[in-house]
Amino acid sequence: MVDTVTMNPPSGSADTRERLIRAGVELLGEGGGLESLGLRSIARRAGVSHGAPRRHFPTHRALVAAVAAAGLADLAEEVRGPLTVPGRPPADRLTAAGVAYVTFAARRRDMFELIFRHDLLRGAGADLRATTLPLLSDLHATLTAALAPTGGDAAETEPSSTGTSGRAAWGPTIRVWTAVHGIAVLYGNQVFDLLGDAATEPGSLVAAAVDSVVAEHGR
Amino acid sequence: MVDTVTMNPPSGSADTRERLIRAGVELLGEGGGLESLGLRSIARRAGVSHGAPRRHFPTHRALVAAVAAAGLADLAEEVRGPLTVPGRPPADRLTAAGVAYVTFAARRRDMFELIFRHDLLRGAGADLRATTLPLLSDLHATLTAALAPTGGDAAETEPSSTGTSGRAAWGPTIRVWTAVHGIAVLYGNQVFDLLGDAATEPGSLVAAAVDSVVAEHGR
DNA sequence: CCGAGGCAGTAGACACTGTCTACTGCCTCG
DNA sequence: CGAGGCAGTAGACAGTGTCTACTGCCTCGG
Repeated sequence: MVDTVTMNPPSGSADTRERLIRAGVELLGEGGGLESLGLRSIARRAGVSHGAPRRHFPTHRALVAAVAAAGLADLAEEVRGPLTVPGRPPADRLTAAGVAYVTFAARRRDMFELIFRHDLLRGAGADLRATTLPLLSDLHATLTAALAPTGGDAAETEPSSTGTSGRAAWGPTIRVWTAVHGIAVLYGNQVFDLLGDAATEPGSLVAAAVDSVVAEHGR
Repeated sequence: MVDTVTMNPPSGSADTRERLIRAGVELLGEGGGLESLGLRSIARRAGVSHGAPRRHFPTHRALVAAVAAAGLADLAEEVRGPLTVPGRPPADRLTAAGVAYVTFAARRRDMFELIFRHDLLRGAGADLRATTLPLLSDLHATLTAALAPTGGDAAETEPSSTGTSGRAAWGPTIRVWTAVHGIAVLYGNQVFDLLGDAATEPGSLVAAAVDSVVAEHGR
């Protein structure tokens, strides 16, 4: 169906790996649930035979873990945007990033759940650190900026790369992360519905959690 | 429902349903991961043929959902113990209950993850409410007791059954729950390890989260 | 120039899975 | 005592993940 390019036919060469991962992400996004991530399903979606993935991933779980890693990269990117936008006060950036986190969890439920499946996290290892540590570093920097006594953006929030030279206390960072993550999970699962209180908005929850940590540590 | 004669040989009659659920709980507890919850695996463990579960559960997912519901009942029970023990100040009971929640998530990782899989929560419906609403009611009661201006146990924390007549604000309850849940997920997944800071103890995190909510709402 | 070697991809076999469909006992009740 | 219903068994079927040949194609070294 595509006119033959001299060098690369549709079944190019080594981008099959990328196509497989993308196929998995797409299948997960189409609401098929985690059941739709079968090895053969992904292969069919990518337009290759069921034996092809084995050339790039030793096992089915490795492929699924790669899909989860791609989703984690998406999540990190979507959170990092509001977190590092310049010109806004740090507290606002924190809540905006938290809302982005919760929104991701609600919009892409299957992916969010897949990302934090511990059996996949186990084997990820270094890849996970490479994706999350910069994000955590930015979160930490923004949070310390918000905790600065001036309250403004006096200390410019520089990403400062992956170096954790500051060795500052991760406590507030962890508190913010866990609070936002809890909101994301329970809100994404629509658990609040069983309270009959549909008015519980995630934005106010995130803001309350962030403000609480900021107010408590930033005396 | 269990109206049949109580005296039953090992291969009794209608307790096969219970045996299947228990077999699933056991398999999940033996570290086999979610993969070990196959229909045939559970049937073998329960000592019945692979067609037997169909008499009690219309599909494999229904059986897995029943296993998850049993796990949720366990979780609710373990949390309710420290939450409703008399004689201790409400704030202490809250943190103890939170620690029990986090401990459950770390000790029974597979089960904890299974409980909150949204595709299983979807079909649960009323069963879920029946299990969680009393727990939430107790949590709410203990929290309001902790928020009382005296700070003591003047207002005795009576479970007050499922009646949500108070119609009080669920806000603090939700905040505590989400905070503890986030700690449980991230701690259970050993995500804190990638910070290199293994000293992050869940107990202090839970205490900080609970104290924060109590201090903020109980002025 | 050409043959060797490696690699991405295909196709088939194998054990296993979940679901469906007879079919066998056993119990209850009219 | 016979009928009916139900829990449980056993087998068939499509589908799955993994493994093992096997085919093209590309890149080299001589």
